Amino acid sequence: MSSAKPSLELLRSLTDENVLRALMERRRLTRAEIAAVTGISKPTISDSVRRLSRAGLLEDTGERTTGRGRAGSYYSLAGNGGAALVASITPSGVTAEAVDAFGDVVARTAAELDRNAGRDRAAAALARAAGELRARIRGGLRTAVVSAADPVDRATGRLVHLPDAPFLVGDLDPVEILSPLVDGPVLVDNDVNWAARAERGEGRARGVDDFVYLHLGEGLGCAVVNDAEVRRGHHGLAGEIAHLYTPGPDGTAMPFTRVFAELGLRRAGSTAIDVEALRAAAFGAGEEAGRVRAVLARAVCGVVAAAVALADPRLVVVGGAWGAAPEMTEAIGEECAKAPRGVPVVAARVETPELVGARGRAVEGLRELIVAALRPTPPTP
Amino acid sequence: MSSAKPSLELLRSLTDENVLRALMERRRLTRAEIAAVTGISKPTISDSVRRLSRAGLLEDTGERTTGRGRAGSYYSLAGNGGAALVASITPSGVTAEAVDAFGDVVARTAAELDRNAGRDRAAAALARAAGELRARIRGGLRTAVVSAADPVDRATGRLVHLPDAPFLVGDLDPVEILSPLVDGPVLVDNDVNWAARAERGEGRARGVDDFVYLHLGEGLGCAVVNDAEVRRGHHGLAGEIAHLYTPGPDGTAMPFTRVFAELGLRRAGSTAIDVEALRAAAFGAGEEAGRVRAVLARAVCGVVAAAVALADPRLVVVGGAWGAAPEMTEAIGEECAKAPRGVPVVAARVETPELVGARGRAVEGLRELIVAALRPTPPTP
DNA sequence: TCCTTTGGTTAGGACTCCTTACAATGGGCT
DNA sequence: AGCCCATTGTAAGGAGTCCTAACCAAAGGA
Repeated sequence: MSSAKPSLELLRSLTDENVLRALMERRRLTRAEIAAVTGISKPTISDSVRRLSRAGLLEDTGERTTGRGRAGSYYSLAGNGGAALVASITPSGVTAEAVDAFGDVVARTAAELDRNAGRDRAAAALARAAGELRARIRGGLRTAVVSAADPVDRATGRLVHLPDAPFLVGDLDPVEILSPLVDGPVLVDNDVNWAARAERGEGRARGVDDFVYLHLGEGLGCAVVNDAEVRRGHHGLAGEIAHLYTPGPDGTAMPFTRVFAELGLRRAGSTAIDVEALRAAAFGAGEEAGRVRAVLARAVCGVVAAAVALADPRLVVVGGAWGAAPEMTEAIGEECAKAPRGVPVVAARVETPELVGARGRAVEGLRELIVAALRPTPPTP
Repeated sequence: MSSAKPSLELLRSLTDENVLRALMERRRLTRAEIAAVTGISKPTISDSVRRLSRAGLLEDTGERTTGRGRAGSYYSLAGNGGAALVASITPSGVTAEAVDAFGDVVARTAAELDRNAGRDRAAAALARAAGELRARIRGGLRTAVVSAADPVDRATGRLVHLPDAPFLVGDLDPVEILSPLVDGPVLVDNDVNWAARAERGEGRARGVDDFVYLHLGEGLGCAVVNDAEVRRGHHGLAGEIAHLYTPGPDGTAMPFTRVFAELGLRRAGSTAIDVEALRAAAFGAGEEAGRVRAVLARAVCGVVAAAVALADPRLVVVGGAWGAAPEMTEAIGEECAKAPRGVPVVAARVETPELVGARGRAVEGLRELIVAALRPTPPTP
């Protein structure tokens, strides 16, 4: 399993892969520099660059080095290598970007939606945005990564409605919508999971292999990062914590989401949390606000206790409209410190984390696609 | 990261790796058979076998093929390749085996312990068992995998005592004990995690990538399998569910372990569950037994709800002295089916699952060590 | 102008894998 | 017994990849 069949073709593709990866990291390099960076000899690099240029994957940028010694010519990834689509779908709008293999955002578009516009409007906005970017990008869209503000079925990429949880965007199938506009794979996951990835990459959990990201906003969500990856579970619903049992206002065990119903903090006729009402009820200095805050903190810590028990995180990052507020994070942190197995609680830091996280995955996917084109294909039987 | 530096040496090592892996799978093969199995040409295989034989990794078994055509000579992994130690430590004794790269148990020893013998006796028994096996195995012990009936610190391999949880074996450091007797790495994990691995390999969760294994015996434990691997968490304490909040007998939220205290089902002066008392109280046909059983089922399902929320398993496998009893598994299954996100519950099936699981990992580790010896080593700077 | 420094190529060799052909050898069949 | 043939293993030759060493090319500085 772990060892490919050896062949000279494999060896050559490995050399080419080294060259491409070096240029993904460093944008532009001369052949001598590539040789230095990769540790491969100069003649071999020259061969590889010739091959890749002829194949259209690399191009001579025309620029030349300055300084002592002979001027060398810079090479770079070809400009027609296409881009990856990154899209974020929330009830209030669709944001879409195209990122290239360097990780640069090369195009962007957005469409606002009425909060209650519903599924069809969101679908249309997504299709329009993707179409626009596709037309603007030389080389087209080679893969897509989508963030959606609802749970996502891992097998199909469709948004799913869970009982007792708000269904913000609605029954949408991003894969169906994007497949005609994107050449390669379309990956869909919910915003909380992408946000966790962002916090691991450049936020409060930078480089932490095991942590939990709690999203406390209109919806309640959680991402579990274990061994350096967001773990999605069988259906892709890992982290959907609405039905997790936790202590309610009077101490009885109840599903997490019901705590908010008991406190009257849900929006009318909905299972979504009324964030304004919650802030008003829990964030003041008064005695009553303190009581509500304590009840919320205890309920959240019930969830954290479950996460500690099952996932053993090194820390808990809290995000979301009310969870990341200093008052709340502090209250949660104090309450969690009392638990038999305490765990640090910090507020999330990254802006538009779902976009940052999805973008990171998109760049990875695009690079992988570019490199995969080289690999020897076993003769199809 | 993902692509090694290409060289002819790498190519050769890949060929040798293919040969070794083929012989690990099929025990003995002629050179022609290796060529057929790996898809590599006969002359190349002959070269590789010559190299590996000279290096002492392979040996001509002396046997020959029979049948039509010229008789070929069989080759096999060399007998001095050593073995991996597999050890299981429980309060009632130590079991140790040596397994070779084929996965065969080539030696075994065991020592019974008094239930309250304590740490020092367990340490001595482990050292003695490892020493004995080491002496009996040509090539020695090249790695060790240990199962312990207590939580294990992932970074150090030491057994740790958690609050409100029984500490069955006691403060033991298997790495310290075994390092002098084992040439390579020593890996320690708790029995529940190894049991889950066994259920995935050959039990009720065969081939399932995402599931949860619940151990309900004297202690309470859980293993989380996500994306085909047991996930241990930052400290290695993922699955230590004693403090998970769940509904108690009267409906109040309380730590899982306290449910048993409330029901009077703990052993006197201990946090361990009195399995005999539990069976007596919950497994009869009477009305009272039914009531206790229902309370237990509801508490367990609170834990399952947390696992469903955070890990999204495809199924739950229940093991342990009372959990795997048909009465209990059935009650749990019925209760869990009522939850908003139901999940199938089945009883564990594998015998001595902690040994089976640890053995699987040991064979993998030993094979990896054998193969790793071939790989080109980057020139140390 | 010449020297130094750096980029890139040429030449030759070592090595690995493959295909093709062939030698070796044991069983089955007449 | 002797022939056929299926099968194993080796030999020869060739293609391809990488490397080292040496060399040519060109730009900046003394």
